[in-house]
Amino acid sequence: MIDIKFLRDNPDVVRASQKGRGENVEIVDQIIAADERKRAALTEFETLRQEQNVLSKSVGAAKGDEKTALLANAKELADKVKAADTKRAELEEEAKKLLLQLSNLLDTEAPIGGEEDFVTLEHVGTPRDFAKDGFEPRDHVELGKLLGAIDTERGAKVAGSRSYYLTGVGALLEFALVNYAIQSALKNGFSPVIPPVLVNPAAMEGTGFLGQAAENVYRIEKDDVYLVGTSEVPLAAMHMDEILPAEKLPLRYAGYSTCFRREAGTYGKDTRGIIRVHQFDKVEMFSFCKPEDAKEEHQRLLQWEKEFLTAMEIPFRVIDVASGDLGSSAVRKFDIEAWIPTQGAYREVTSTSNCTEFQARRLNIRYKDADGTKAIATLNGTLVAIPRMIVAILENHQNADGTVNVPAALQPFLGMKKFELV
RNA sequence: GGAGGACUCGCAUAGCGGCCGAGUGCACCGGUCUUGAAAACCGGCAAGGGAAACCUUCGUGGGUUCAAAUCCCACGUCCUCCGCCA
Repeated sequence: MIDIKFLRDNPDVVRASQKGRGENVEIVDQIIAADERKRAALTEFETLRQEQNVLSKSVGAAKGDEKTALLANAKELADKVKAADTKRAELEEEAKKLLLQLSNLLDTEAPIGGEEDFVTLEHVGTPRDFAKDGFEPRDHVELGKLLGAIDTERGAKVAGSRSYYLTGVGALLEFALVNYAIQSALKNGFSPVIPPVLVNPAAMEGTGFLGQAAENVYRIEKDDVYLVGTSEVPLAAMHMDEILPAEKLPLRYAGYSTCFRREAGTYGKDTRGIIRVHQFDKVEMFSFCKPEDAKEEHQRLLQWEKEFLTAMEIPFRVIDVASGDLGSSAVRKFDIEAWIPTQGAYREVTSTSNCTEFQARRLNIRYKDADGTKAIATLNGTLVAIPRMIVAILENHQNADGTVNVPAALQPFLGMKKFELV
């Protein structure tokens, strides 16, 4: 949710942002009109309410005939107050509903355009030349089978498409990745968190996942709860309706959780292997900071993501995601894409978004310093999403015989230097 | 799942349907005193809207009433006991 006062004063800026995202521009004027109606109704209600408060007090003090007369008046006024209050509530609801549909204001530095219009910021590492090594790389499905690490066939049998088992060294690799990730996060000042993955509508709504992204969310109708697609949701909602002291900022959490995604509308996309699955585990970084520090914090999150990929010895590039491809909460988003040899392409493995005060306003999270109480800024970034990282590691570090070398950083966590064939 | 009890300003608590947006203690902030600190004393101290008057918020949502923290209903959360269970 953006600041309604900002919208009143700068409607052009908001219109431009909506346009840049390829979203509804007219809604800005609808919101302004609804806001005016709402405020008029509020003033009317408050005036009547004040009268009623005064009158009610005099009723309490009055006696006899005087009291009877006052009561008649009061009764009439009470009806008016009730009507005005109903109208106020309706108009407030309407204005809020419209405001919630509005996406966050674009960062002026974010590239404008659709999915294809990203800007590549840098390349780190060089894709390996398998021809020079004298063999054709196997894809992660094949390697996973050879190593006894990934079983997609039984995954499909038991749970349907886009499901899989991590077995043997595959399971061990997940533990190693998680442990390494948590250890680096601790070093960087994060508090480790294992959050609930089943959350209520307020948490889902507040983080902005029930808008355009709603079709990708699993809902347990019977109990009115949702399965989260990322621990961003429970981490952001953790401080819902709270006021944080300024001296505790930035507040950084590293959340480890399972993530559930329906992957609706991705038929035929990445059907092979574990690039796109319904369930996976992820270590997510989440920061609460002062709005003026958000840009710097965003760079820090990106830096930590880069360090992780570098430690995994995987070539990658960093892209500045274009306006039309940002989530509704983000003002700017950087993706890291790892080189996937068998696809001859860079594929997204992590992503970091600056949501400024957008989520915090929806979740009613503020911070307090000497100047008063203000909305806080929230940012999130993937430290490691397990399946995609497994894909990148297996494919990039494979040998001609199908064995896979373990990156040095993970060796202490795995107790082995190489994944052998089973 | 069943039976009881509770939910008030950071924490703890007071609160006869009107004098309660709400007292007290602790914590916190400012001041006096002190070489400094502690203690003592004085003042401040929930949030939102509004230029202000003022309005809203006593778990949430409804209802009764001229008037609700206070009465009624539903839901939520927590606690105790019973049952079941990883």
